[in-house]
Amino acid sequence: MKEIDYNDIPLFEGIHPDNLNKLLICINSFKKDFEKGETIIMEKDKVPYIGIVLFGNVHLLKEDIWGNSSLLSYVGPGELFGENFAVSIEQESSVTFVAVEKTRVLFLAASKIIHTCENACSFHAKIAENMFHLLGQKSISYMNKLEIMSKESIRGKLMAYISTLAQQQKSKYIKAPLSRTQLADYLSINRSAMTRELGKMRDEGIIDFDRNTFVIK
Amino acid sequence: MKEIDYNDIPLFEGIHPDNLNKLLICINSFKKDFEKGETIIMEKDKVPYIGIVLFGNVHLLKEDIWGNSSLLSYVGPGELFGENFAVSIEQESSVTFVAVEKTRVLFLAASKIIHTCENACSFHAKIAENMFHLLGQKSISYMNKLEIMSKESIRGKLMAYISTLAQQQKSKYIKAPLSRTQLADYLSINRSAMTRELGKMRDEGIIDFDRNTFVIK
DNA sequence: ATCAAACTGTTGCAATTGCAACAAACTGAC
DNA sequence: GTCAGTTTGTTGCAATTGCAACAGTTTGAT
Repeated sequence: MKEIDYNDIPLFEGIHPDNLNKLLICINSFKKDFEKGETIIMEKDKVPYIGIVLFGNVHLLKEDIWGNSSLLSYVGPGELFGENFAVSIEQESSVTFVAVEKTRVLFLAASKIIHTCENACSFHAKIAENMFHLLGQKSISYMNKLEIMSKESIRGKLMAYISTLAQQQKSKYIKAPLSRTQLADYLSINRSAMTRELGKMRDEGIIDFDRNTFVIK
Repeated sequence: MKEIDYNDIPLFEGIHPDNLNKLLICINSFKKDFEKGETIIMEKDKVPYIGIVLFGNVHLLKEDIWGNSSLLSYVGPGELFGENFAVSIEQESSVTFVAVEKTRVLFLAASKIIHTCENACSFHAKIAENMFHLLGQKSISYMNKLEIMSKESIRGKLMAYISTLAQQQKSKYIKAPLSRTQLADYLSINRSAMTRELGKMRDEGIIDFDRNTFVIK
């Protein structure tokens, strides 16, 4: 596996590569690898660090009292995770973060980002600004999932989800980053009912699909 | 209606009242009143300002293509709204903000908060720090609603929602800040089916309720 | 106090969805 | 290549939920 180019990490946008190394030392960064299925952060853990996925994928899971776990969100290369907990007062996670495949994470101390540093380096101000943008964006993406989840029917949820993907990916062919089982879990619907509904939608000519690739007609 | 005390507004926490007036001028703040039912921000509007509710209540609505509107979230006195759009790059709202009663809002220019000001006033750093905390918290609260929405059954959603309220309010008697119709809308469930389920839950002795006040047994 | 409009409770019926069970297909390890 | 374990497709049945219609209640404006 290959790490994402640091210049392609949104949090580091606008920061000159020459300054990046200094910055990474200044904000106490470190890397860590996780195996497939390994837990990165457990619910109730203290989260003083912001995680950036360098390669691999991370799932945010929430387990209820009866052990039913649901897939709240997923994070891919270049994206942040745990940042909302890290910048909050309590810094305590309410979800579990799991590596769904071999994953490398760059951790940054949140306190170094939200408090302007003594040296007042210019790139420090820039990373704080980027952090604001990304926190807003993450909130918006949760609102977007709320919109999907507020659809009454399985069909409504599927259409809303596929439409969201279509907006992100510009292609006619929309590739879902989740397996069928994961997708049903993500949308909180029954897997077999989802398969049934997808079949109906294909019969009616609304969508077409093959494996994890969808086309809206 | 009476405005909330500025010292009780989380965004201003830790800022000395003497500095607050200077700060409010420095960050281009202004107040505006809205009547019951009035739209504060429309979907697709540019949102360069962070809103703080001084009195009243604001609902976040999302309408789909067929005109079905769903209640995503609600905001009361002292709380922020629109901040996630204001701090994002696009600054474009994807939802509609509506005053559900007579409401007064204090607006602050987001750019003045996310960019450290030239004067580098100390309280400016403090408000930026508070803003980070609150953005994280807002994200967490959306995740919490996602958890509620991921429950399969009406009963599951109701229990999860009431449990959340119980954590916020410390009392045995839990007062919902939404009417029945609004609550059904918020949870994306059928109103009559919700009433039916609430009745069943009372019959089974799981909860008791009167109007908008609930008790978990 | 009066009245219209909005909100809430109730109930039968229809439709969707969840569930269970099983077969087929796929994946990864050896 | 083989085989176990996992994922996916299929389908009948049961249960939940949405829908519609209506009656009773509350709210707010005049």
